[in-house]
Amino acid sequence: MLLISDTKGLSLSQTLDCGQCFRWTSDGQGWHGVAAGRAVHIKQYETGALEFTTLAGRQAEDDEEFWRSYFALDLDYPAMLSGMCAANSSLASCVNAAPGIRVLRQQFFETLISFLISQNNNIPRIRGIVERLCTGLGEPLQPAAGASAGETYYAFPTPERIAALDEPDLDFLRAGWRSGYILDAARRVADGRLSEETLRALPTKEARELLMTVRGVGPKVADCTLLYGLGRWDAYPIDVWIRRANKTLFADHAEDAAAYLNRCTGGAAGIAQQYIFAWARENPELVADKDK
DNA sequence: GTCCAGGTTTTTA
DNA sequence: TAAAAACATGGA
Repeated sequence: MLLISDTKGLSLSQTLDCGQCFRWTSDGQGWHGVAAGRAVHIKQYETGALEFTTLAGRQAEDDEEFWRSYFALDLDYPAMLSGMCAANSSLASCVNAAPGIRVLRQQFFETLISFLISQNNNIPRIRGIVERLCTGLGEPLQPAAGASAGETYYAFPTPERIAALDEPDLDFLRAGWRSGYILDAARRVADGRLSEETLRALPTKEARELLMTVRGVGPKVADCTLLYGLGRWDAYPIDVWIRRANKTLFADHAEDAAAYLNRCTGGAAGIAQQYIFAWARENPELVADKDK
């Protein structure tokens, strides 16, 4: 068991239920899920402290370091959020909608595939497809000593495992046309045409262009991969909700909201995006109309 | 039955 | 070059 006390305003439920990740499930007591081959149950106390119980998979000496990084506890969110609130009053409203959100540091390949699946799709179904992908092609994780037997947890599949398949082999996902995209992405990563190391070394703009060489990766999926999977806080994914919110909240800057918000946030427009997304979904009636 | 979902690619004018 | 259509699935 691992306890992390200094969570600096993080809300576990707001963070795991804001559309940035697809493998966490609430169970009343807390949340369980898998990240980077570690299946855990996480409970948050009223003090804000997070209690981790390993269910399966890796439990290494670096556990605390890993989870601190995953939940971005190394960043000074209180300072960042007060800066955002001071910079723009509309942004302040968004932050206040769910101030406990933290942008997770997820794994690159899992993020790329998850957001390929997300296109023209709804969150419950995205979760279902990701779940089938993991149970069908991911490595089963070794149950932790003393963990109650029962559910098996799986790692996210490796690029190599997926790359070895043919498209019909992915029919069980019921992912529709996205199966071809998943396969193309996996093959590119497996054979090195798309390298995480290279992406991490490139400036955001160039990394984005490289990501968009993958079939099915457009601006939005590329930005989600950069933001959630590569820790590029300056990437600002624009989906239908954000497009409408930009017009409502930042009318003067609706066309260049990413650049404007990067100026407001010191290069963390993507983090702001997560609060704006939460606000937009809470206030659908306030969001500007759907066209344009 | 119709509509829509954290888009992107392909086709058409 | 820009706007529409197609793309597979399943829940509301």
